[in-house]
Amino acid sequence: METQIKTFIIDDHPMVIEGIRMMLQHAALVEISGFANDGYAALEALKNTPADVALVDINLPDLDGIELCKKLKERFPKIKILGLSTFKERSYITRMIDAGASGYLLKNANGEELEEAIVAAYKGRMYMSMEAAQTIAKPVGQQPDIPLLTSREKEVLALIADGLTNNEIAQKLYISPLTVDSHRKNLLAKFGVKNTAAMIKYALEANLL
Amino acid sequence: METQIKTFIIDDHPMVIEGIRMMLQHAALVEISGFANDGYAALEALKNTPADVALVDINLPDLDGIELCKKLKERFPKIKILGLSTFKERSYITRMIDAGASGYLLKNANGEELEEAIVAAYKGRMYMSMEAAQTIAKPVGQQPDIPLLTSREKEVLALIADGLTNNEIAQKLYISPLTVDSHRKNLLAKFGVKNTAAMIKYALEANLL
DNA sequence: TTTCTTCTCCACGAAAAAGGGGATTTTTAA
DNA sequence: TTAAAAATCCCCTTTTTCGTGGAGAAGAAA
Repeated sequence: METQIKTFIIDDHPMVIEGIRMMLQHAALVEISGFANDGYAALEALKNTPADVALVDINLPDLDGIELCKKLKERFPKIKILGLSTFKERSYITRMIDAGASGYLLKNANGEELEEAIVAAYKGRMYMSMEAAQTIAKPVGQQPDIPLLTSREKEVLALIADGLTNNEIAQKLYISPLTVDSHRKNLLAKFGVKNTAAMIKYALEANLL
Repeated sequence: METQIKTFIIDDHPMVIEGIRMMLQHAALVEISGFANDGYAALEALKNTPADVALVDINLPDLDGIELCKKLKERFPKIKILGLSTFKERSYITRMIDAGASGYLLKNANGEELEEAIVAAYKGRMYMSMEAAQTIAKPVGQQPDIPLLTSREKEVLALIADGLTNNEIAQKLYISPLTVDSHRKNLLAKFGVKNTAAMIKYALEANLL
């Protein structure tokens, strides 16, 4: 019997872990080498039990998938990473890929798809679940892309979302209200919306807050 | 061998379904009678394969958990319902209970908890996962309660979130801008915030949009 | 060194929202 | 039928945001 692909699962829901375990039970090429319920536990566990592929849930209690992805790649450069999420978190896909992931799976994947993805990642290929691929493939404009915000802009955005006015934000950040106003205007322009309400909705849906 | 509790699973993620199946494999008192990936499929399937308890995911592609809960209770009054969700959707708990659910489980529950919950629900008792219970038990004020909005207010709120001004909303709804302004003020008051930005954030986090 | 980005600040004017009232009709529920 | 609740409309004032435009300083990258 040839060596199986060692796969490590990182998800905070035991149900999902058990589900994956079950689905891969009869997969000839894959074996589960271990699992963890959060990011730091995973980093710790992988020191002792190396893996070929890691399945990383996007929503973890401590680190988010993107951060964990970076850390994993940093400490275990050879590991291949597959992002795992529900259909709601599409905006993460590109960022996950940027962070070094080898692909992306939705949680409504079935066993075959799962195995296929793991094998593809292991062989150095990129795997995208159909839905994820479709989302990415959408021409820009249909799929609103997440604006790249500067750190100052993110800071201002968060305070706006908390209900502070320009004046209050200015006080908090020790800058002029006029500067805050500039940031606000730049934010509106970057988001391509015409008022704060739409911007906050957009930002929350894109997980920027 | 005595009769087992027939349990039906409704979740759009095969991984979760498999996980639950796996966890309950060795449960003496529970058997899985079937499953469905969305609300309407569940309503259809339950006609032929009656169940004692239904595990209902909050986020389904077609109906939300609350709606489905109501419909299930309407058509199959004897069925007991357990809500199922991630820690992010706390705001649903009370509404789910209002809709007739016998309890609430988080997806990070383990096998024993799962079985315990199903048995409790079957026996007509209420089961709350620890975290859910804690959330509910929090004194009002710490746990911000979701304001009860009228249907018109919800309508206006959604349009505000889409970035429309009072005038534009007025045109769309064929009412006076002054009326829209009134609704807006009432909304701000109900949410207990002082501007639109904070309101939209609040509304999105409470799943009201 | 030069260019680009980011952060900072400003002016002017128009539009919109917020704060604080009040009032009438229509629906809904008791 | 009668009292609430919801939806509608109105006034006035102040505050805040939005639109359009410009400009200087610091730092990074080319």
